Amino acid sequence: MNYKTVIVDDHPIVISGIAGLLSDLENIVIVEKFESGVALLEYIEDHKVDLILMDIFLPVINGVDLCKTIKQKYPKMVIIGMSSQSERSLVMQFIQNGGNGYVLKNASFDEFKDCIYKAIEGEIVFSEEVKTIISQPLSEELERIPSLSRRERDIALLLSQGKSTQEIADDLFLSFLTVQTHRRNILQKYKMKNVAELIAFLLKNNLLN
Amino acid sequence: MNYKTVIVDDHPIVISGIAGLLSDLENIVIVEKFESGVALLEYIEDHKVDLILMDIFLPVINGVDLCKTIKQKYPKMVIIGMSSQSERSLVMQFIQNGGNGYVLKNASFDEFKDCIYKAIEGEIVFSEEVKTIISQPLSEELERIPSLSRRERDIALLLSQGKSTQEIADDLFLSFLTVQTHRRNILQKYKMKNVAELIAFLLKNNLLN
DNA sequence: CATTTTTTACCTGATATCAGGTAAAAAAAA
DNA sequence: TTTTTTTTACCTGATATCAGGTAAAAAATG
Repeated sequence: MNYKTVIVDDHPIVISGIAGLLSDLENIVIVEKFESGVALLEYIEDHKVDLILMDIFLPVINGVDLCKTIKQKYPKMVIIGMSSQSERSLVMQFIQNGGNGYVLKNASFDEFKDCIYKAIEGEIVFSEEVKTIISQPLSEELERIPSLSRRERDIALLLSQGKSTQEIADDLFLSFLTVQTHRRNILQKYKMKNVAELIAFLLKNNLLN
Repeated sequence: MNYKTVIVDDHPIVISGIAGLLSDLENIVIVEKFESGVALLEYIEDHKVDLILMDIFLPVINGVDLCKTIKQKYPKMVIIGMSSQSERSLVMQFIQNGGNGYVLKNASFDEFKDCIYKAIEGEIVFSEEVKTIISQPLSEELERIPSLSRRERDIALLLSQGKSTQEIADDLFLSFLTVQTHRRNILQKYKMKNVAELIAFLLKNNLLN
């Protein structure tokens, strides 16, 4: 069986590079190449496509939203995201929006090949470097981030649920003033301007919950 | 080569069940079973372990934190998370904290086997049901959540960066009062009490960025 | 056992948020 | 082109947050 494959990337050079790599693969047939997500969306309306390799950084529609849109209509389409550099949260977002895998553009031919075949078989795949990116904030990044004390985490959690200082005090049987002190300590600890920034920071760094 | 394997679960029945499944697998040798994370942490201090199968819902230390702690010291250890039911954010959190895979306990014997072998080979693996959970907020959940307008998203993004109403107004060349109106509209749209709850909601539902 | 960290608590004042209302351009969708 | 949504803007008052300072138990760590 042949997998009808489409490449989306706003750099023509990259398109031809990937096309070259894929041309050697059995069962993979490149049926079309696009430089924008809009053009892709139009194409899949009336053409059968099995596999999409897409750049994440695209003009107008970004890769994550593009993937989400496509998957809502065509859940069975296999979509692999690509980018040159990458950060953890972006990869996770792509997968949460239906992506079947994520590959860095500097991945070796074998990695590309492996990822594509495994994705077609239903796996969720990552190239080697992506795997390390996903699970490595542990070593460098996270070590210099101070952690919340138990009480601080309790309070931060209630803050993320929209509770006011008074409500938190009531919930935890504390004085209003105590909760106020904790709030300030947490903000100072991470050098945050207000709770909004704090909650965003804590969630992105998995310090909450 | 034999993979020294440890099972952690607070239900003895589950431990024996998994042990039974794994006993048939080649190369997998169960060297120890634990009912708590603390006991596991002590054990790995002075015993070689290659693979850990752990329940996510554990008393005292939860599976996510346990995984994180272990991976900081022993990055090469392969850790697979398990649970009976699961939700998307939990799985993602586990992987972001170094987990090599996530399997639902109702997975078939073949799924378990596949996942374990692939994880040992360096893949990040999910059982079938987990895969659908990861990428399915698209169908039901997300459809009834209203989306932000462009301006609202701009403002929400700046809010998540800790900016005040005045700062946002300056950034976007708008009146203070206009930004105030947008803020209120966003809060009303999602029925949120304040920006803290709003930011948490938007981030969890990938509506920001 | 001594030291450090955490948790508790109070006071004050400036500034910001939130909730209520209204309304008119501008842009997008039907 | 009409209708709807979005974006812009103003007013007021009650309440909440944030930043500054201080300090003493309690718990955890070395």
